[in-house]
Amino acid sequence: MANIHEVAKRAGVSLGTVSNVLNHPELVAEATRQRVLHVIGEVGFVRNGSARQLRIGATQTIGLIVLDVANPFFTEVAHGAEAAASERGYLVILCNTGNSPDKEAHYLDALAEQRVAGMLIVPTVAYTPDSLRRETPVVLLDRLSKEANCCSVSVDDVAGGEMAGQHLLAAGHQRIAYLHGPFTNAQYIDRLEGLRRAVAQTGRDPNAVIVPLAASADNAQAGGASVAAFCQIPDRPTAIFCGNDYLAVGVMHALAQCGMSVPRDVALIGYDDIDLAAMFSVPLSTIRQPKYELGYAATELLLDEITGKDAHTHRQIVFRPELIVRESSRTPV
Amino acid sequence: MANIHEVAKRAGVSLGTVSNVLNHPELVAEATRQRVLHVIGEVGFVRNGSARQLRIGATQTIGLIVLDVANPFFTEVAHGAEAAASERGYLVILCNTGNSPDKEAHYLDALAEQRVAGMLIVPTVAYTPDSLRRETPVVLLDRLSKEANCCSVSVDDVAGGEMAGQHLLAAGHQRIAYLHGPFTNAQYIDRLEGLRRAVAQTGRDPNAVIVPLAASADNAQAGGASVAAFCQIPDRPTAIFCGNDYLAVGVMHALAQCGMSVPRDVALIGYDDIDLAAMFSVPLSTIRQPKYELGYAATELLLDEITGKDAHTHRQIVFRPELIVRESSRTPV
DNA sequence: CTGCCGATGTGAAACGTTTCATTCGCTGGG
DNA sequence: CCCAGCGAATGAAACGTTTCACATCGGCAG
Repeated sequence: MANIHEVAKRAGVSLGTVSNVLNHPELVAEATRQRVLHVIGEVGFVRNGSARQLRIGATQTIGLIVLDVANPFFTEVAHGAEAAASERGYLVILCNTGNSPDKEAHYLDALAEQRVAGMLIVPTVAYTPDSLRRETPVVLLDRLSKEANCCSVSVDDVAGGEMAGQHLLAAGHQRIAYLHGPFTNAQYIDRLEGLRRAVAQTGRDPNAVIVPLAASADNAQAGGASVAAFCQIPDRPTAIFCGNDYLAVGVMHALAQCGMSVPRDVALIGYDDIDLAAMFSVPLSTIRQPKYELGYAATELLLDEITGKDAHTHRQIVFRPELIVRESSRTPV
Repeated sequence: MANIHEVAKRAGVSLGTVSNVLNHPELVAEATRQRVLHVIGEVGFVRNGSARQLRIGATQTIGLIVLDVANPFFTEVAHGAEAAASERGYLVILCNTGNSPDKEAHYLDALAEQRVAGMLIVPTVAYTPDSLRRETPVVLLDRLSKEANCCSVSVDDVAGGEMAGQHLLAAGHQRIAYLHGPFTNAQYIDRLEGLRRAVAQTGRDPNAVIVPLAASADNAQAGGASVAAFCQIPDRPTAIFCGNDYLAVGVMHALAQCGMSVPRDVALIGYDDIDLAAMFSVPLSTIRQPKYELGYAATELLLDEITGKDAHTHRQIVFRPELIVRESSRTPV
């Protein structure tokens, strides 16, 4: 493949001129510019990114580390991140940890070696910001940076849990089951905390009102499987708050199979607002998270830090979730 | 950040030795190796990928160009691709074209400049394999390479359409609506072709049996919107074959709102088998595509081509879809 | 004692850019 | 007629690796 020397030779100009045509066209006379451009097209010259990056000392690439690419939540996040990066001419390296700290560590190393301009990280349990001694700018995604030693973009999960709780309590439910995925995801803990607050606000004892129910994983199958446990709770709750929509979908399906009707027998509310949530026969109430915006905002923050090194101060963006009431939790008439 | 010179100096060895510790440890004496390794840890040396790639003349990175990251189908493909790449130590650059040929062209250029080792491409309409004059190995994803001038991994959409058609015809449906997204996606054309074949096999005239119905986009909303048109078809079909599950979900929802029951009034079958398809109140029949496998196989093919340049012959892997019959298309009892 | 070998280590060259201090060639003002 | 000044082009140096031809050294066979 042709390099810049070849182009220079064929166009009868020097190295520097070709480089200027590429990077500072205003410095080179129109005629020369055209000639060089023509030769470039002719020999199919494509600038070598590695050489450029080596010389420049920086890349136009950011890393995105997520827990599960197949999960619609992260998918939307990735979508937003890719869009924001693309608008500014950056490429995104996609890294999927599947919640494994080992893979996370591996990717952290690989990205550092690639000299990515920055990283967007949805951290696993193991991730400690001490990894931040690395000089690469990092934005924490979907996780609040408590130490504020880096930017972060997250959604207020406590507020979301509280909204869901207030909604159900207002409808008159006396006991509420909280179905959550593994507590290694801080999100599930925060949402429960919000729920507890909502209960406390009514002057009741959260421990008496809330029945926690753990699913083995955070997918629809596990959600469905936990309905059996739900049915056996003495003094069965009349409402279920599911820690995410996937769980809720499984629950709804399993409830129907048990002959229980939503919302007549059990009210149901999910979390996330995946785009199919509205499409169920009994449309699912849920707490909406701004997924795309999460990824988009995080990337903008990251790129600001990357480009404006000087005057950058770390910011914590916390989105407010939104209560979406649909059929599944409407008080039966 | 420390470089290899710094490490060499501190460890009291030469450049080459440090490099050997990194790349050919067997060539350096144990004691020296340990000393160098120790210094590396001490100064936090991280090898500069750009310099390495420049010297080597190759990267450990592949590009993945898809039409829509937010679509669960591509998401699964990306998941498979990332997994296969990661297993072999490659990183994946995620590129989302949103079906825009311009963005596609842009990414093709950007990836070429990055000197990716290879590309996985789900092409837009505009993509012509002439772009393949580029020397980078390419594997076509979800699209058969007719000219066979590169590898490809796809699913037999004609067969899938045929399966869906045979299934509906066997249930006794005399007229079938085919709801498809934009025909710029070759998939929709192939699936229709399969459906026509299935009809022809029964000795009937495809044009008399099949009523094509175009949705404005391939998402649930557009699917729902087209139900109005469906209802106005004279001599209304008793079955709908949706070109993908998203459309089907919208259709199912809209039908319910019109007071029509699935499958009693209308039988419904989708395409893709997104993982929520089984979870609807009326579980959706569909044609399953091996999505993860698609991405995984494509990446393996690509990496084989990348690493085994010599003895590589282009292969066309065509997966066979699978008919999944659930409630939505069962003959009412 | 000599010569040779293998194991180990060395450092210059090369990869393809970008940058920047210089040089070149003109023009117009004095 | 000279020279300051300007637009345009030049090309050497530097970025941080890997490679490879070569040097060094101790030991061992002859």
